[in-house]
Amino acid sequence: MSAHRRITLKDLARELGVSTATISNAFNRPDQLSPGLRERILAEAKRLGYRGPDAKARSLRTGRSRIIAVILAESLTYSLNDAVSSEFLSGVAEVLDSQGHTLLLLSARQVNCQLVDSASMADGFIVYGLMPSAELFDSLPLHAALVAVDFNVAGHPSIHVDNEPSCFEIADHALTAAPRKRPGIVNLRLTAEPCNGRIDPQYTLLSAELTITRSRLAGFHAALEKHDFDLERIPMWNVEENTFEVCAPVIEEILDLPDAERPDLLLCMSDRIALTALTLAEQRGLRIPDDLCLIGFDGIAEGQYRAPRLTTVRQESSEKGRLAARMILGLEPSHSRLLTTEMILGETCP
Amino acid sequence: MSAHRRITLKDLARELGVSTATISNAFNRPDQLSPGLRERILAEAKRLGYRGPDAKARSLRTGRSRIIAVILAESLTYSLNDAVSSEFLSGVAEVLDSQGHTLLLLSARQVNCQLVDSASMADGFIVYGLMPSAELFDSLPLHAALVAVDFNVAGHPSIHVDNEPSCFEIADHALTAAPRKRPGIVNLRLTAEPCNGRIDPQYTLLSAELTITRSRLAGFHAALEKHDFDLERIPMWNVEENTFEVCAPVIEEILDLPDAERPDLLLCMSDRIALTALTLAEQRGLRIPDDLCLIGFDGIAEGQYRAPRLTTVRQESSEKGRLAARMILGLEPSHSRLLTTEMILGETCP
DNA sequence: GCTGCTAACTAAATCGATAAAGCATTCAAA
DNA sequence: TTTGAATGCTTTATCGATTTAGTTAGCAGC
Repeated sequence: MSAHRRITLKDLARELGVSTATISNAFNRPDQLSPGLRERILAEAKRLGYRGPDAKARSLRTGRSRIIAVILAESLTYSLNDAVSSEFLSGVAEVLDSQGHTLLLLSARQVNCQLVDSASMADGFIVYGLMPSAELFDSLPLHAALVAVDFNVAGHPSIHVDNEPSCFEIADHALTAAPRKRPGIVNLRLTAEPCNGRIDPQYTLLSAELTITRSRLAGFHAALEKHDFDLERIPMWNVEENTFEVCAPVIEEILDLPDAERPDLLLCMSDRIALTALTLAEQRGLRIPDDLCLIGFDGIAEGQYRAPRLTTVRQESSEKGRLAARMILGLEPSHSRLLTTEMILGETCP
Repeated sequence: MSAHRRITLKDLARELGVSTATISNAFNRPDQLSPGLRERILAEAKRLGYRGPDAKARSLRTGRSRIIAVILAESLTYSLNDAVSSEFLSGVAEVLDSQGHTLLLLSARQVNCQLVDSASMADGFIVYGLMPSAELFDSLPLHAALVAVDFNVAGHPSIHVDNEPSCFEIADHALTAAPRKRPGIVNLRLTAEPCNGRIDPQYTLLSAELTITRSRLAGFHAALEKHDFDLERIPMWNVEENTFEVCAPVIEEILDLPDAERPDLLLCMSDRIALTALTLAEQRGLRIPDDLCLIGFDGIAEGQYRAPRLTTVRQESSEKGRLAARMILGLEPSHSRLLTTEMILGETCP
């Protein structure tokens, strides 16, 4: 009869002849009942196969679920495979774990009602690198605990990396170390509109919607201007997604240019782009950094294991994740932060 | 007064003078009420800032949360950064997404009561590569939907890769193509006990507890025996974790051996191990594959982008994830499966 | 012997929904 | 005109806990 009904607090209470409140206390506040009774309760629970208070019911009653949702701008597939975002996630996970919380992964790409649905179970939201679009936030619980990473959400704290100064610094280094004649820029996605391949330099900074790419580009531009380059004449390319597969054709396009037009310095917005360029340039027999000088951004492990080591800006992605998690859990004052970076001088632009 | 109380179905019902059931239907079963009323309800909901039925309450009532938990053997930090497991996860995520479910990530490492806690909210569990330890399963809801990946759980379906035949095949290829005098094996973790560095060949197969490494080793052994090697004389090393950092010292130890003892063929249980060996061997000026022949396992992207391309066995990690997710959602008959692999002949052992 | 206090429990309200059963209407068919 | 079914809502029980406000008993202090 009670063969496959689940066992509840109530069953335990009835069985032992005590109230449900006492059972609840046995699990949550040991000091509220006598040790002897508590032991009897736990023993009986074990005997009946009761696994402790049901999480769904508890979360309804207490209003808390011990779940923190991370909402990612890109698809989960991309985010889990990308070195930067998975490092970020692992930082988040590390802190949540240690605090007895769990991680719910969501992508803003799944902008259907389902997003709202399960997500609203979470106690807090860490939102990673979204376009500042109102839509999503309408669907989140009002006044929810929320930390924005790599962009801003009005009324909530955010975490940023000082992209602009670090891009300025590394581009300045590249242009100073061994003066280059033909610098080029390879951007990550600048706008909501997808765009892959060469783009007109005129439109770029004006139209850049993403905080992160906008500021990196601004840093590159500042350095180029310092070295008397005409921004309008700097060739520029976009990659829509930070993967080898998507970067490769764009890089090929660049490398296909006649020698006189081909950039001898590529300012890349990510290590993935720079590494793709490195791989493909080497395959063509170009000498790095003599024929082509490369700088990246992120400081991912892959760029530092291989030879030549990538010249890049290291950002602490996992620390960024840890910080976001600590903020959302209230272990850290929740005011906006700016994380610093570190320039890594590898061999692709010594 | 109602300034910061959250709005509920009830409020909406009172405001509109209808029953809560009707409001609930307006959100869940549009066919159960007149279109006109439904519109009025949705409009009022919008006006009051009601974001739809609360997920916590709904999940208690319906018994379902639309959350699927993935329980990983290794730490989340490791799993998110490792190419194989993150590919697996992205496969899972892809299917869950498309079915309106969300992904809760847990590590078996956090074996405290908290695991039980939030996890019990999930509708199903995908358990990835655990040691077959009873402990964990005690804490999961009895008779829960569960799919085991890369190992077995009594009474539940599992997904396996045909490790043994593929390891036999590739090792056989390596030994046949250009006969080698001194093969060596580098294992992933074989037992619950951590162990890094050289190990005694005697103990290995007997003591291997992990399904996955046990079967890979069995494949290697079979091939070596076929080629008349004495298994007891095949040098063997273990790496505790599949990361460059952990592999590197073990590989250095191998490469430090005097020329006459240094293996000229390394059968590695993972691409990460093989790639670490490749990187470090090249740094020492060893010629690949002439001085050292390398085979890996997994077929991760990184091994195929670089030159020389890794000779390896490709397993479809993301397909494995997709399959697990489809099984747990009941989109696929839930009986155990064996996934096939594909041998990739790269240049590290042509 | 009375008061006051603490320790150890219980009763009952509540969290925010869903779902089965029931009650009026309306409309088509007999 | 009667019957039956469909439509559109409402009533009410329930999901499985937590929590506040008691209640009772035991004991110390005066």
